[in-house]
Amino acid sequence: MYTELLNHIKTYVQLQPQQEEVVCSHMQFKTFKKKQFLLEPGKVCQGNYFVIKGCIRLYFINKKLNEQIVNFGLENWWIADQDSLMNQKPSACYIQTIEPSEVLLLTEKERTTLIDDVPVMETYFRIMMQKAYVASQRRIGFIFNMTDEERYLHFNKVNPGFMQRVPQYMLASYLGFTPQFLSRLRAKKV
Amino acid sequence: MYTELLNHIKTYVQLQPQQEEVVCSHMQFKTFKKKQFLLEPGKVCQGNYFVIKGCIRLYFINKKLNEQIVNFGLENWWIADQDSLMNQKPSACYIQTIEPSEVLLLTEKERTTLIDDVPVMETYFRIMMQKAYVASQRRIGFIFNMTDEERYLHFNKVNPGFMQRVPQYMLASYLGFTPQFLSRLRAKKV
DNA sequence: CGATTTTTTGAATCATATCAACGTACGTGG
DNA sequence: CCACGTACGTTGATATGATTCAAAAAATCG
Repeated sequence: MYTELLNHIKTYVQLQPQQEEVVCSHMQFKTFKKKQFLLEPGKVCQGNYFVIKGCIRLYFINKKLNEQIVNFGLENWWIADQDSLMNQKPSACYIQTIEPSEVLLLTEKERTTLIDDVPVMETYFRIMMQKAYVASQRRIGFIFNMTDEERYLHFNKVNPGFMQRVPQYMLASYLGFTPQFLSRLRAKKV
Repeated sequence: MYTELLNHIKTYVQLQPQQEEVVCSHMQFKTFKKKQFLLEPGKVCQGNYFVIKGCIRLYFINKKLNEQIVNFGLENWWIADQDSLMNQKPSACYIQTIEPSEVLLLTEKERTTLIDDVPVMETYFRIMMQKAYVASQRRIGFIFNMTDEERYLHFNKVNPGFMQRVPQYMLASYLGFTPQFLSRLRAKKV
């Protein structure tokens, strides 16, 4: 029984006690060392990863040959390349641990059978997608309507302590500017 | 019976003939003149709008008091302020027609009863959310990894004829730069 | 401890914004 | 159906925020 996952699900939908076991039976528990890859370009994303412990990043290599971070995954978040997953096509992305991590893998196949067994899980996944969509719409709003400095300050306010967990250059990449620029921002503020 | 909507649904999930009527019975057909508002800031978004005919924009007023377009809605797209809808909170956005438009409104209440009546619709909405999420993730990728010029050229390649349908300043807003800059880009290319 | 990774700093450069003024088109009421 | 007013598009000059390149400094890891 994976209580972190079940608690997360139960904040969005109701689950009967006997369904809890069914849900967990579709999951694969996995551990990864620091900097290990859960997905590499060219492969189809295996499924959705629920982070129990640790910190993970989803990124790709852009035209200028720099890493571009798409998303982070922390405790109680799902992370996956939805594009690869939904269309069952080879990914262009890496998913890699930043810290040693424990995750639950729900493969696409298991997700289907899980929904057959526990139909309310379709609602849960719909809500997860909706939340992810709203979050990325907000992120687009931030990108267009804040300077890089404002976006950095806002991110730090909303995610205090995150800076301590990931290297600065990764945060810079996620926020969409250069590590040098982030360094200058920090210098200004001390 | 709204064939445009039913065809759209049936490209993603299976629908029994008798379910088709049920689906349509939850929809409200509405027509709007050019520049009419479907949603204004301070009000909770009524529901999801399926565009049968016309062109609609979702935008908000940013700090610099400019309009910032979040999304467009064209034929066979859904458009809504998901943030307002999901959290039943007052919207910060306008939804406004760009052309005279015909839409189907599915209120949040009706969406719930529709799913009770036709459970497969939950899957359909999950897929819609997933597609919207993937699209906005891709958009973030474009913003970070293309110059404004590249993004404009790419948009025009992927959406030919769109420029003829909306004023230039709206496209500039959606792409995240100024109308002046778009004007200069166009001047260069002739 | 040395090797590698990450962060900092400086100078030059570039892409895009801003402000302001002028052209053009279009739809609306007379 | 024409004229006027408003909305939209263009252009030039200047300003600015962020990048790039290069190199040194600091932190982390085996």
